[in-house]
Amino acid sequence: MPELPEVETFRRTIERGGLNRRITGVETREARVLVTPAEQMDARLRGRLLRSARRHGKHVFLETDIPDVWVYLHFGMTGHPALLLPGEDPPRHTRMLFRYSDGGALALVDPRQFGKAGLIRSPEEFISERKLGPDPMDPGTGVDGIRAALAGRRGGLKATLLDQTVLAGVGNLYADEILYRARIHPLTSALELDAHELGRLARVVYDVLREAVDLDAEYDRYHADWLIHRRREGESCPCGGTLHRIRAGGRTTYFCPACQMRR
DNA sequence: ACGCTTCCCTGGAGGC
DNA sequence: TGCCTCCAGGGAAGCG
Repeated sequence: MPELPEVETFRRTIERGGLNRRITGVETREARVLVTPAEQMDARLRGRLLRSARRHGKHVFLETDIPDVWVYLHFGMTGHPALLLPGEDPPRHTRMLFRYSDGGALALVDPRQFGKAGLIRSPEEFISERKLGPDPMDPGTGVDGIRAALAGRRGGLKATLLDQTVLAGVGNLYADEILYRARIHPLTSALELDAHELGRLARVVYDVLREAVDLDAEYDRYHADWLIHRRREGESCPCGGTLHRIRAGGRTTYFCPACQMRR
């Protein structure tokens, strides 16, 4: 699932191979993913360059060489970018292609079509309009910023962590991972934590995402004690307990009732 | 402010 | 092997 760490690897992929190449056209294969009409997308970007790739939460923003014109990408549940060599066939489920003058392309592949792409004026405006919370990996956020974002929230922490207007970037798997490592029950609210516990949770949010980003979001490389390797009902926790599955924040949630006791 | 449900969509898993 | 149903989940929308 593309959550913050996965989307960061997508950003890097685009940064490494998709920038500063002449775009000869934007080809839309599934208009559903587009927020900006296909003709407008193509007309605006034809002949232009992508200059830089930024990320906020689960969104990637591509700066163009036109002032106040950025591309935004959201990968939904199953999307990812792919850089194609000249002559290479687009993968199955390619929804959109940025064609380059050398014959290569940047493809948006998205089987379930929950992804989105469009033109915006600026990342700042987009973030503000969507009311997205701070990005936990933004140097300007830090552990203190994460703690401040979570403070005072009344809902269960699972739902709070998933709420992109609180923090941008945490999805279902990492929310469970964070609460598991912090040893907090998913239905506990931030209000039930004392200042020390809240600070500790904020630190865990930072650490889990940091480690995942540093390991290029490759699950195989995550430490064996991560919950992500054991997301199955009845699977045992290293503590000897049995993992439970519930629904929290509208999503399937795994946790260890022994490690993460409800208070 | 918050929780809950429904919807969008396809592929994979499981039952028979 | 094939058919069917269910489920996964990010996010938006609607409702209470």
